[in-house]
Amino acid sequence: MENTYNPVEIEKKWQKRWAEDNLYKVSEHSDRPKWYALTMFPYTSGDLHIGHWYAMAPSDVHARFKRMQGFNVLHPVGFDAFGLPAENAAIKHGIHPYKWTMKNVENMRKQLKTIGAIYDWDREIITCQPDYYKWTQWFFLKLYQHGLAYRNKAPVNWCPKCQTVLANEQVLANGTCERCDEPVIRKDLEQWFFRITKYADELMQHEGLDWPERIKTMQHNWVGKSIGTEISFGLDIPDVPEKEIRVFTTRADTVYGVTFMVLAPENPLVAKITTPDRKDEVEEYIAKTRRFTEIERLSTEKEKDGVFTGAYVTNRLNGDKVPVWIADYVLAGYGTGAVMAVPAHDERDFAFAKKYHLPIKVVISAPGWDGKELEEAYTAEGTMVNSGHFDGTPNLDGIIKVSEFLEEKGWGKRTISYKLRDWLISRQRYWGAPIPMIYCDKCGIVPVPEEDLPVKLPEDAEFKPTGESPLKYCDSFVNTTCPRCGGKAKRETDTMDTFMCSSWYFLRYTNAHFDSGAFDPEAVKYWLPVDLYTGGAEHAVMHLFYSRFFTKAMRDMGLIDFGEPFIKLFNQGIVISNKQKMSKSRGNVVNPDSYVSKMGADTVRCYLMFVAPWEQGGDWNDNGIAGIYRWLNRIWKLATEYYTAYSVDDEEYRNLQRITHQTVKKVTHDIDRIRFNTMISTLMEYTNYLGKIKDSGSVSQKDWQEAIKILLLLLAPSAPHLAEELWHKTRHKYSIHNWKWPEWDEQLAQDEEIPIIIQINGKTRDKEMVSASITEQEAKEIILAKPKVKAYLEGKEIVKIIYVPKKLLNLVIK
RNA sequence: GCCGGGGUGGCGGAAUUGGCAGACGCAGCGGACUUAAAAUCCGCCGGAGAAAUCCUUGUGGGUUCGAGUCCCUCCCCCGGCACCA
Repeated sequence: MENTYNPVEIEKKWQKRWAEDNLYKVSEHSDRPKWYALTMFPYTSGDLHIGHWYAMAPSDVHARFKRMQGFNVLHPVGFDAFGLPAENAAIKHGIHPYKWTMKNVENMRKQLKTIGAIYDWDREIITCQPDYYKWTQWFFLKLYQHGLAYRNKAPVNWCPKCQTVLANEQVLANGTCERCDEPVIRKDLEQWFFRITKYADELMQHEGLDWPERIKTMQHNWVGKSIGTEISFGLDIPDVPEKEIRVFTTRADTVYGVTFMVLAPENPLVAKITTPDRKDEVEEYIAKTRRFTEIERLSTEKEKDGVFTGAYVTNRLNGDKVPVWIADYVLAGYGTGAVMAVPAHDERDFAFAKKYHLPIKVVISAPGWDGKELEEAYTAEGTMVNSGHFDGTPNLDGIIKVSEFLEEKGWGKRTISYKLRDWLISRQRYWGAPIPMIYCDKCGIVPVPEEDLPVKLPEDAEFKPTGESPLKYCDSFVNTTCPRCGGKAKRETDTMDTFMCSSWYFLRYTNAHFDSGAFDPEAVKYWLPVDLYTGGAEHAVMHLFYSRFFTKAMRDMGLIDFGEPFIKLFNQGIVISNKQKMSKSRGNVVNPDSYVSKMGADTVRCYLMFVAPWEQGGDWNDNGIAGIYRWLNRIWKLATEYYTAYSVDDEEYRNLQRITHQTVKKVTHDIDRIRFNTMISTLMEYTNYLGKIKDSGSVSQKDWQEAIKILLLLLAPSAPHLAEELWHKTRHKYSIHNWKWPEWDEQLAQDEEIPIIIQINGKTRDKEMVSASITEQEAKEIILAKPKVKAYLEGKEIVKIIYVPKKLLNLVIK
């Protein structure tokens, strides 16, 4: 029989055996410490591509490592199964979204199994199944009951021809609908929101979380907290009931420099205050604004423009009457939807004032300012001038003093503003969890009683090519009875944002079949929070934000006793090919299945880890993966070929022992620190070293076998099938994956001899092997006696000697 | 524009955080085996130089006995945010 590594055969064999033996079945009843290792679950796109492998294989390695280290590890998998592509497939190919999705699940599940991960398939979840989305709906009701869900009007991208809402990514760059090329407009619709802003301050805090700095920064910026002052400007127009316009500013110190005011075009006051002669121009501007998407509107490329409303407000501090303009750069949703403009000290206001010939009044004096007109806005620190009794105050103090003064007078108050907006969860789609609400003419908005959940998606909905929401036109779904009065009523036809499903899935894994609640409180108490969460950085603000919000809301409802779902977060990079992102049009898409069927999953796993640091992502290279395959073949030979101890040598034994302990230490540290690429290269070095031992036969049979055993154990998380097969072939007891991770002895890992670098004036000139226990005095004596060193010292004077123990000796000479 | 991360051989990347730059792998070159090729194994492999030696971590400066690593200037690449009042 030929002795060759046949990965395809052995992988199939062991995967079958592990499944039959329930080797990776997870239980809460364990005396080991728990470890919850979660990977972001995949969307059911239909195919498990290399990006999925890159997310899942290395995280499985880490989870396996933890398992061997004695942890009770939960490393589950499931499917994010609601979403637009399924509905598009329904429209295009006439296949029902459920069928389409479940077919994809089946295919992806089969592909996932080829990875050889420790997934416990009894815990699989699929978010589009009624036993899952029932609880997604239940969470909606909970949030509603606790005042965290509300209904409000919000502007959306609307295609008049398709009669539907479009997501931002469905609007083409030229502002038209991707389906029919009709120009998209902004339209106000009644929508459901979650009050995520209630947790704004807490969401900015990441204390106790081991998260990448950039993700924390992104979340911080997303909340966008700014501390400022709300200032009232007097409004006096006959027949307008409002007698003030309030603005938010962080620069209360510049209030004396206000020369105009700008309202958002959507501000409801605009219609009321516009003078008749300005009406046409103002309305035209508002209409123009609506044609722009938010992205275009907020582009800094776009020149700032606006129109005068004809109205004036009074600056109460100095009695100035200033004109009120509207401009699309002022956002209705931020602050009060109105800003005071101080052109002298704000670049944007400066440009606007220049364009429309509005006055520019300096109120903060730069050191040495000579009273001349400004060439550009002065935004740095200075002293207040032209500011009544505040003149001479340093402007930073002025912010506080002016605010205090305004508060005393009742003309304003200090306040905090956030960029973060409430989470809009309504989607005018079929393929999502229906929002469990009923509209009754008599009783108004009535939540579906918990016992009536789930509100199931109707199977007979029609998918029209126009893209209209199928639920809206499905009479059997829409028409219902009011749970309160029993009269005729209509169901909410919007479904929930799919981010809802992923905001709590990590709880469901702990007991996926629990049917008396969304999650099993006991199991959640045992497993949560997640110890290590890995996935792509693209979810930095959306998914991770929403999950944290859910967790905090649940905590405040008393459902759970922790406020953060994920203790450690790690973002892997992206696999590219030929220095470019993979895409069908470029024809550079790497299909993992074809490599698995040639070289095996173990090779693909190891290659993905070796190619680059995980957080960085790597460039797929066919030659590179061949190198890994060669390496695994070398291991195969090393472990299966006959070893002969020709010339046993004590010193070589000590070397082997030391190198083995050093290898165990390095590999353990590298997996712990998630440095898989150097972990693999350490194993390669060890393999190379063992190859030399095998050639020389310089250690005993027993010591050789011990070294191979350690190699296999260290390899087990990375190449689980190969390690299991070789474990079996070297006559060890099944299964290697239940074996304990090797430990190292710090003493035995110590080098006996170490090189001392010899430098002359900081330049490396030589090195000397010395005993590791050498003293400074001994080292100096040995090194200064070296002829080569003596030659350098010829005719020179030693000014200084720097000795770094066990590292280097630097002679500074003159 | 602002925030974050980077820039090291022909390529992917190492460098215990201030102490031998280039581990490991790929590609390349030379050799062994073979009738031959593939596979496998061995050796070489940043640049200049005959050699001693010198140069080399995007650029320019600085700190230090010593800098890929720390500080400042500038250039470039990637990711995020983008008129936030």
